[in-house]
Amino acid sequence: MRPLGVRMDDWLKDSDEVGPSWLTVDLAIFTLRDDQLMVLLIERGLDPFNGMPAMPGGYVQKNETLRDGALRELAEEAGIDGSQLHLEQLGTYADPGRDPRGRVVTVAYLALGPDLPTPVGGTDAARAFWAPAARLEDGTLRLAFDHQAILTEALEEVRRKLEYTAVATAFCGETFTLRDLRTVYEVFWGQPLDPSNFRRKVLNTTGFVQPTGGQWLPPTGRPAALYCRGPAWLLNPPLLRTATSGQRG
Amino acid sequence: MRPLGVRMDDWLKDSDEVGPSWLTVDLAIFTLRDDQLMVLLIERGLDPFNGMPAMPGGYVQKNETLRDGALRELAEEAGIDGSQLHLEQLGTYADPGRDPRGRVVTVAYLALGPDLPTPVGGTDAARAFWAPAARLEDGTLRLAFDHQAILTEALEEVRRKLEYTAVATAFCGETFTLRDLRTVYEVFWGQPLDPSNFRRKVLNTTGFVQPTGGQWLPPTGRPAALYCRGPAWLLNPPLLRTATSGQRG
DNA sequence: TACAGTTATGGTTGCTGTGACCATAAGTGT
DNA sequence: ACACTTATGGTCACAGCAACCATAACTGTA
Repeated sequence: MRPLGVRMDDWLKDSDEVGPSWLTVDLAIFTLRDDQLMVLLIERGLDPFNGMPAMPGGYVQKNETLRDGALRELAEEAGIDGSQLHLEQLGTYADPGRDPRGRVVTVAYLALGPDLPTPVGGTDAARAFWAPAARLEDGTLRLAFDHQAILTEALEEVRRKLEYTAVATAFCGETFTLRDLRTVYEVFWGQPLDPSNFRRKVLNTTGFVQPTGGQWLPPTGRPAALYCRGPAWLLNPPLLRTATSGQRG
Repeated sequence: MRPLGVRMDDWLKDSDEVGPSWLTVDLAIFTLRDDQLMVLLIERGLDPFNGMPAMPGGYVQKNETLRDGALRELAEEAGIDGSQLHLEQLGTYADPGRDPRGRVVTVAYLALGPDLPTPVGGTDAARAFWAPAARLEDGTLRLAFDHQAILTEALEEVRRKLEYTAVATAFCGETFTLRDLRTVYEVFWGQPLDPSNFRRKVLNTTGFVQPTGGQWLPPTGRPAALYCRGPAWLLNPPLLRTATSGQRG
């Protein structure tokens, strides 16, 4: 390691091994629409990768934290107020060859929310649209840069966290029924879950959800109690997916 | 977001909202010594934070991936060949105020290994030394920059992953006894575990460990079978820590 | 009102995995 | 031969889970 204490400009004169880099945030934005997991993409309007779909994102400004940058891009490119969303740092991608323009370091952020509005095309993106997340993994989607790999890792991360954290509540609104929460797991796991067993497990996990006292009247059927997120983030016991996970039929 | 397609130097002339940043990697290196969790620190020999302990790390060079940079720093500052170690990206810290010299983006890497050698002081660090990780959390240690927060998060990450992943094997050698593996959990959880029950759980977790056929003769007692890491990274079922976790009175 | 349809909620049962504990195996040194 | 130590194996009671059954509470329709 070179001396950390040396002044930055002296250091740069002294060697060409280290150079400046540009810092961006890219967003993996997932939501549920029509019981399907969707990812927000933009169509690039400029080279490189002109015309190709990509993750929304952009440069981090001076005097801005990564989180603030992610929130700003979320607002600018998708018109979404991220302060209500689950926002989480995923990982950083900095391979020298990942951007043809030079060393561009991107920090990937995960943003999750309940059924989000249809995005309006931003100033930079030709258009913005929701794509089924399944297309990330079946190879029918080609993305700019290394965005395909980033989004695939993001998806795996969410899937893992569903079992051990309360991240599923991020896909529900402020209040939700257990049915809503169950749907999240069913979509991710691709199999129906037993309503009764699901209920027992969720309510036995301390701090996962809290009853609000409110009710929701479905178009048909018995009214369902409303819940909101509980104080716990790590689920104990976790909501493990087993081989069969109690599906019926 | 500003147009990604604009040439970088044009862009910089065009606005002062975005500037170059410097990219470093910092390493959270943990090991077990004398049944104690230790973290590798260096003593800074230069301003800022001259004389204060800090995480080892340094600038990422051009044409170097983050992982390669982490491996290089590991070798330069601690004399450790990281190719045998568990190396994992933790998170990226880029708050504008975190480094008094300007926007320095650091990517924190986690490095875990079995009883590692006593480090030799590198060229930049006044000296390098192992410190008990417990001191990170009881506040008796003050570190440069935001390194205290980074290391605390690293420790929590390892603790979480112990239950759901095979990360514990990273603290053992190439081959190890179940006793060795059990010690890892006992150190992290701070409580003794029942050898018999631990054995059953580990062997019932498919792909966690594999018998090598070899034996290890302890100074006293019955010989123990040797195992190596299995193919599984995610533990199924996980090795959950419960309220009592089978400790003996 | 009566009834079917639908969904939420609650309870029962057999099975599996766990913690506590006991027993045995296989080395060491005296 | 014996005590000592540690690894390994087994037993048993209990908790949690999947599967499934039963009931509650709403809708709409005749």
